[in-house]
Amino acid sequence: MGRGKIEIKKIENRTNRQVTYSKRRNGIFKKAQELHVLCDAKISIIMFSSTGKLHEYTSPNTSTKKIFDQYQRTQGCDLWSTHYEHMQETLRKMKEINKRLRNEIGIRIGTGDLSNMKETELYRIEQKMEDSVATIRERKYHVIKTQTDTCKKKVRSLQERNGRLLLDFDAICLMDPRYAAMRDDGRVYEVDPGVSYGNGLYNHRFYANFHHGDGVSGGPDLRLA
Amino acid sequence: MGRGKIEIKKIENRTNRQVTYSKRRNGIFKKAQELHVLCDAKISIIMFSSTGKLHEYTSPNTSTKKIFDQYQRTQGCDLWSTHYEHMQETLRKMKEINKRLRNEIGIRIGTGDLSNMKETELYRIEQKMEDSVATIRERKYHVIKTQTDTCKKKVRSLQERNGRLLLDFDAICLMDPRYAAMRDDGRVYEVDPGVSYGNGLYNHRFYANFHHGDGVSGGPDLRLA
DNA sequence: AACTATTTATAAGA
DNA sequence: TTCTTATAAATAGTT
Repeated sequence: MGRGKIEIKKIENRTNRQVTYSKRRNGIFKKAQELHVLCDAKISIIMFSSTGKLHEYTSPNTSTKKIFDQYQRTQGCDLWSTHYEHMQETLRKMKEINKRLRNEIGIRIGTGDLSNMKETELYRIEQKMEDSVATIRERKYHVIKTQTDTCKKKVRSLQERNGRLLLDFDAICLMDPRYAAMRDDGRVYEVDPGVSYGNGLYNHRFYANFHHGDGVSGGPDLRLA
Repeated sequence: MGRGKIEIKKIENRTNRQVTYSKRRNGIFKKAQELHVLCDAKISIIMFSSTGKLHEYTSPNTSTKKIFDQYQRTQGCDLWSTHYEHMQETLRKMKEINKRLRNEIGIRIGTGDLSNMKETELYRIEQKMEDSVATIRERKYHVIKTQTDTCKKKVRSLQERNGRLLLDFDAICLMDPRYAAMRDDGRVYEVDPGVSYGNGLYNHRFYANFHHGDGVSGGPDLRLA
């Protein structure tokens, strides 16, 4: 149909091909529309040109999606079940991982189910937790090191001053024993080791542990605070 | 085209309609195939007759699914996203939760990113961890309580015996002062408080903390061990 | 995009 | 359904 018969094979001339594509595409769409009216058919046509351009026809009162749904129902269903199944598998795995993570946290927080754990397991977990606390402490240590270094220097200088004052006091006592009573009650110039460190950065639980030790000599090791 | 021109409106005669549907359907499929060959187009045609019968054409080297995938990519995607939207939302939330859980664990284990945390946050986390450790300790305590109770009794009886022996020794010393030297070095009958408790159930880290306390008097409180 | 000679599709009949 | 065929419709090549 046309000025001359054409062989049905790829049109090599790009322009020509483009024109033919356009004409015949409209022809098909028109035929589809006629078929829809004449025979009450539901039709969906999707086509991509060689350049990837999309054109579609969908008969009135329906949609590509509806036709596709019906297509799947009519066939053995299954075009997006591949997608669907993969997604469900992913979801299932995700839930499983989630559950395990929650349990891990539960155990560590103490809300988890420890009831059916053996003492050795509890011991192991506690040790791990302690390791973790140690790690966090390590980090915290670096953060507060600068501040504590300053404090330490202050303490040292105060201690030195304290020592000098005590020497002076002893000298005074030698000269005038009336003051010896003040010297002996030990309250006057003694350095309180807690004051200089008590800046709120230390975990008070750490100090709580020390209540069991009766005589703490010197400040606590910061790396364990 | 035909013996007579027809008006494009629904064919009321069922048989006639069926015949026309069949003929024109083949016509469209033939045209589609020609268009595919001539212009290298990818085409998918799905049609349902008024009786619900399915017929389809798909150009060679592709499939209905492939064309549909491409259709969605080309359009703003969305045909089966209606099906998937809920699932994708669930998946997204799940991933988010997962990420948070992992982060929580990471922080607690020490592998997480603590670098951009403020000292106050680190302090808070450490405290939480300590709380958790305390909880776990509490559980462990109950597990080992029975064993330690036995040990405590043993210690008490030993201490009583020790006290009596010391009294006896003092009495001996009063009668025969030659033995006073032995009494003074304090090694002979003194109870070692660590021996009776050292059954391996205590976390050695706990003892490590006590190295800072110079004089530990009495055994450690088990609830903190 | 419009024209038109010609091919192709198909309505009606068998 | 399929074949036939007169005729409508589509379109290739041209402008």
